[in-house]
Amino acid sequence: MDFKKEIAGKISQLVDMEQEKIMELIEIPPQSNMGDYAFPCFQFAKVLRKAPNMIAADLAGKLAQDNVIGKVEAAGGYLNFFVNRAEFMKEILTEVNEKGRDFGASKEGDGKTVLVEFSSPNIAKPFHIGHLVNTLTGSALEKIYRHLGYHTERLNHIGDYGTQFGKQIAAYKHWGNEEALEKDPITELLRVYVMFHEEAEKHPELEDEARQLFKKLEDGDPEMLALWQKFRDLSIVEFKKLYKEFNIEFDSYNGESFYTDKMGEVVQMLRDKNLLVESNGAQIVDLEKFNMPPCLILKSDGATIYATRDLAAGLYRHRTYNFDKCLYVVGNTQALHFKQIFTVLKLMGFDWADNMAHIGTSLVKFADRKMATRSGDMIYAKTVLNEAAEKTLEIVESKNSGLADKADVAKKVGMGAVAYTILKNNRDRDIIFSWEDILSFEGDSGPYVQYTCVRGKSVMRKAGDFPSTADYSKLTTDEEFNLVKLLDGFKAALKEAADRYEPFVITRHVTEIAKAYNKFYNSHPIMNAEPEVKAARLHLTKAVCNVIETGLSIIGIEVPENM
RNA sequence: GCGCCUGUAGCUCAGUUGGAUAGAGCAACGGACUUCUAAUCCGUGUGCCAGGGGUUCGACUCCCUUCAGGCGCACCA
Repeated sequence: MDFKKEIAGKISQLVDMEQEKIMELIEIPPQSNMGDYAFPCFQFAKVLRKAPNMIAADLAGKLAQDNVIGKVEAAGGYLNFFVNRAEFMKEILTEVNEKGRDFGASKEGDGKTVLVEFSSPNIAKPFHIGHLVNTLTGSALEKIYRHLGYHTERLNHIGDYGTQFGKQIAAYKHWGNEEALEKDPITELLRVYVMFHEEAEKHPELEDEARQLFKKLEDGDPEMLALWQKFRDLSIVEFKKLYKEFNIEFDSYNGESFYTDKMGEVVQMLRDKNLLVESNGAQIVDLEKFNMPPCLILKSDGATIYATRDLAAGLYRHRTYNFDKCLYVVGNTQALHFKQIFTVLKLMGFDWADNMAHIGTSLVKFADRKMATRSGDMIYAKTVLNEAAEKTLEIVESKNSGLADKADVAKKVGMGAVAYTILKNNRDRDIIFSWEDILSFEGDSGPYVQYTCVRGKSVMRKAGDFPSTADYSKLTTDEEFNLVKLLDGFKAALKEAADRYEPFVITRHVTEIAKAYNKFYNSHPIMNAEPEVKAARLHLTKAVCNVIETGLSIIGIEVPENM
């Protein structure tokens, strides 16, 4: 039963407005003592020629208590509803405990496909904190949509193509060490790549060599191809280790190289539709009437560019998946690029481009300067995770040194702290990197939520086998009621997170649940309560842990058994 | 110069389609462990919601404008 819907239905019998419209108007009062739902009556003032507070009072008099409504009050221009608590507790807790990890799942996504492109690191390059932001955001969005019943495809558009690989191959041929490559591929590849740039300053002929090698690679030279393939494979193995930490998987690793033979068609189509214009020797699509700079399709040397690849990829994805939605989870800095791509696709006559969206992710910066990729002035994801696990281990050591699998717990909690920090705020805001923030373990943090759940699980373990059913009407305190309201709110949070493409909605909601449970936990006994109350509280605990774990798993966080 | 984003408490940030006294965490200070894990809980806030106009019964929220910061503006991705 949906209490909000029921209430809207009752109101619709009294006023000249449809139930759906009323649903939209109903809000949650700022203070819980005002009520559980509120219906603002301001809109009727003009039509009825009556003051809003009079209307509210009038309506309040016509609504009787029943199994949905516990109490109705008129306050100001608001009609405030207090739900029938006993019924509410029973409904929601039964639903959560029946559905388990599927709580919050819906049918809205039935038969629909959502593509989520995210992570997309460059091979042979280290995975830095910026990639991590992007990866966690994309993965969370994908999991949110999956939970809502959509069929999803996780696309990792690997950066595995371009002239840089000519340099990479040249560098490796000159100074590479095979043993080091097998042992720690990215480090070795980066080492020789950096070396190439240093050497190229003294010996410019290296640049020519790199160009030639890239040409050979493009022409399918077996030796070059084998090396490139090797770099690619080893890099992906490395990336997968990182993905595993956050339970992330991909359905496709088709990257830039995959589209090399698919760009000709796009160029031809643009030409056929007379969209291609020459400008300074290059071929562009003019976007002036859209108030945008032109979209470069072919460079003056005739070579393709990333925009060409993204157009080809868009076309390919539409044909292959026939998506209902295609999300590009890529840094905010690329907003213009995607706006151009979508516009060009529309100009080509592809209306499905309207179903594509760029989901810009936060830029990670240092307090005083930009996090630069080229100069190597950046923080690696690996470093962050290692630091997090290390710090966590120290804390575990001091708080719970008797713990069995300390290293594993430290890892889960450390990862939790990192993922939480990254996914707790709006994507529009830049993230100022700070060790203090990312390794935060108190209050608003991953470990706080994990700890809450761990305590709950611990109580359940101590309770052993408890009855499979409980009388939820025994849960009569405000703390318990507020907790259940939040559990119910998880459904709306999922929906909002999906609509806004904002994982932080989940992060914050799960935190609210944890806070409410901690408050309850500290003010009411579970184990020492009367048998019936105890049973009900254990079921409440089970429901809370369930929803917290579901929410956390969406944002890539696991909960250990102990911590 | 043009475009996009941001500006809310000392710090980091929420604030639902405009609505009831603007909320959290951190930091600070004071309290709660013979009791289910104190990574917890409870208490303490004089915020020109960047400034200025406008729309509205009502604006942190919508419109205009100024200021400050970030990002982007074709042969890199």
